[in-house]
Amino acid sequence: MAGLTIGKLAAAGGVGVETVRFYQRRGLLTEPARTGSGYREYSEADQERLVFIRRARRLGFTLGEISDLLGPAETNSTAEIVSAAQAKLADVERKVRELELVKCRLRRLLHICEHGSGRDCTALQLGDHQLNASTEGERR
Amino acid sequence: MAGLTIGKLAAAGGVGVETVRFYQRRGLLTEPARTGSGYREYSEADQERLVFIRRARRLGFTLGEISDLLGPAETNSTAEIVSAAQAKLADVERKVRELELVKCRLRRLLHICEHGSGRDCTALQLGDHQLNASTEGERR
DNA sequence: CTTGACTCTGTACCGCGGTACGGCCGGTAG
DNA sequence: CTACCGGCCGTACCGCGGTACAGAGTCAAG
Repeated sequence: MAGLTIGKLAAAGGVGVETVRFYQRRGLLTEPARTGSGYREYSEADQERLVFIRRARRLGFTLGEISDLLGPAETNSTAEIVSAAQAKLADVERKVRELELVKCRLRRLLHICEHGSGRDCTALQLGDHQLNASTEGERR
Repeated sequence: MAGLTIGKLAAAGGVGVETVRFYQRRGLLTEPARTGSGYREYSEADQERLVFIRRARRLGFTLGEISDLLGPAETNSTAEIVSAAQAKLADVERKVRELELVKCRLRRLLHICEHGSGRDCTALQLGDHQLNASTEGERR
């Protein structure tokens, strides 16, 4: 066989065979050539595309977003990628800020539990005002 | 009716009635008192609990995590709450670190696209080594 | 030629976090 | 008294991102 079998492609992309077929059904990977007996025959380009998809997934893009990025597949404009990456970056930054807030609240909870008025540390009693009480320093 | 109906509770928590029932099935909200005719009767504490759940959800906690956080509250053990909160804090810190790495990679991608070697920024050509290239400063 | 690994198809299933529906009953305002 | 809104229940369904079969055919090494 000239190209890669699905198994080789999957291994190269670090995914399972089923995932490759799944991506194909989703239109993320284009329908490949077939051998006489019906085996999928993948090219280097297919492999690169799969690697791209996996990398994008690791960066937090959804399959839908990746599809958009790849969809006008041959148009592949730099501007599109830039704006998608910018949006994703803003997304990630927002998530980080939220998690920093969560950290503050968890620390506040721990503070109250550990050397506060011990017995009514039940998490249920902690209202926003209490959980937010010592976050001023980290507010932006 | 003395307490809140499910509809009132849901409105107070900014969720749908179905979501309240769903949380109840999941054990996130305890089985409430019932009126003679079977209507759920919620207390202020239930409302606070729902608000707590929604707050945690918005901050990215899964229902399982919230369950862990809320679960020990029933048994009133400070030690359990402390260790759950500590584990959660470590979790959140790990998530933040992962997201910081993603930020670096996205910024690197943008850098390459915006004023790198111009028009063959198709992202398809970007290997991991390139995406990882400038993350040293933030590695811990 | 046999054996075993691989591939083919389709469909079903998983966990997550809800959302919707249908059919019935309760509460209340006009 | 009659609308009509809200609540009750169980069950089915949704999008996401895969994962797991079953039952068949194919390929290559020994």
